[in-house]
Amino acid sequence: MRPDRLVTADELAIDPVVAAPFLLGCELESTGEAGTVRVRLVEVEAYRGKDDPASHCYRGRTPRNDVMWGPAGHLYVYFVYGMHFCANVVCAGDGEPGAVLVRAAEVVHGADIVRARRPSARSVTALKGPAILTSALGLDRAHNGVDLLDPASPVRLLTGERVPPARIRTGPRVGVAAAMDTPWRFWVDDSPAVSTYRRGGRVRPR
DNA sequence: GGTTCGATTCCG
DNA sequence: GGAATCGAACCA
Repeated sequence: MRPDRLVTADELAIDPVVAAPFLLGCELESTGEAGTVRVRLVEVEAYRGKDDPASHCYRGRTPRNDVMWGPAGHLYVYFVYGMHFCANVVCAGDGEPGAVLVRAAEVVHGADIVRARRPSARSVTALKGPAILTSALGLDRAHNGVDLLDPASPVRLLTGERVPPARIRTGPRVGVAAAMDTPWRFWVDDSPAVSTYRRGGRVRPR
């Protein structure tokens, strides 16, 4: 039987690099007007704080990244490329901000809702990409800061079936130019939903 | 106040 | 390979 329970704050109040592999296999459940969609995370990326040039928090606290400095277990949603939203699970360690970007997932429940939200999508079950994930779950800026560990929240984080460590792969983060040497992307090796890797652009000189 | 470019996706 | 499309961050 599935260990279906909410993730606890203790499990996320740690270094995002440690929390990231833990989140593989966990499930996000989003309830909106259309109903409830539930997905199993199969690809994530860790972002730290001032020691991570790729992190939104690298240059300090701003209104945009504020949620990343708050309590673990909240949802950090940001708008990018003028049209997409990406979602992160906030983590914390050593008084530094941190979060784990959810990059890809498999739909566990609510495929009909996902199809309605993404009519022209190739697959209704494989959500390969962070913005595809948020659109399937119906997440946008209104969900920024939501507590994922509260059963009454519109979006919740549950422990799913554990992923055996042997099936977890790591590599550099997608689309990130800085910190190419840190393998902080984690994915489930045998999942068909894992996104395709793209290198980041050139590192911009300061 | 103006400019740059992104933790992306989809189409050609 | 390139467009779409907005705003946060950065520089003047």
